[in-house]
Amino acid sequence: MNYWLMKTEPSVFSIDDLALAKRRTASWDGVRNYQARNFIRDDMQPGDLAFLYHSSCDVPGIAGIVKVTSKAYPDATAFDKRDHHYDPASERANPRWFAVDIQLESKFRRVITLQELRAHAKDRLNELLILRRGNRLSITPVSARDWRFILTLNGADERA
DNA sequence: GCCAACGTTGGC
DNA sequence: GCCAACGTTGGC
Repeated sequence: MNYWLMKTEPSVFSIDDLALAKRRTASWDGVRNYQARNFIRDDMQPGDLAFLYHSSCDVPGIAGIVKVTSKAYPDATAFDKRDHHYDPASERANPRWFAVDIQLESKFRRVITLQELRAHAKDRLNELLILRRGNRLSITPVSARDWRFILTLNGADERA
């Protein structure tokens, strides 16, 4: 069982969108970065938990927790010519891109802001990849230690 | 909108 | 394999 952090732009897909989705479940597709693809394809397992991080918005930060509920499967958006994520190089017989299903586990009562995470970057969260300079990966692993510490921040682990 | 820090592409 | 050009990400 692994911990992750998954980024999304709330203007495109937010934690509230996930809350309103059928069975509070969505396909995490559209990933077009090989490192992130490898995490999905090779390392993610059903039951893994991930922080859902809102980026490119007014208050960037962690909005809640999602659970991985499927194994990796070929990303169908790569096969769809009309889809923004269409990739002609990905063939059905040999898919290049993969997706997993995620289900909303909990929405935090407030966003744990990037600013707040940064305040702990030098001590408690010195392993957290999202705080590393230049990191743009949309999916990053989180250590169990960092996971637990983030949950203690201002009681943000209370379920909404 | 700016810009730093990537990743990708393609000519050579 | 090098590397310049270009595209993307994402905080500010």
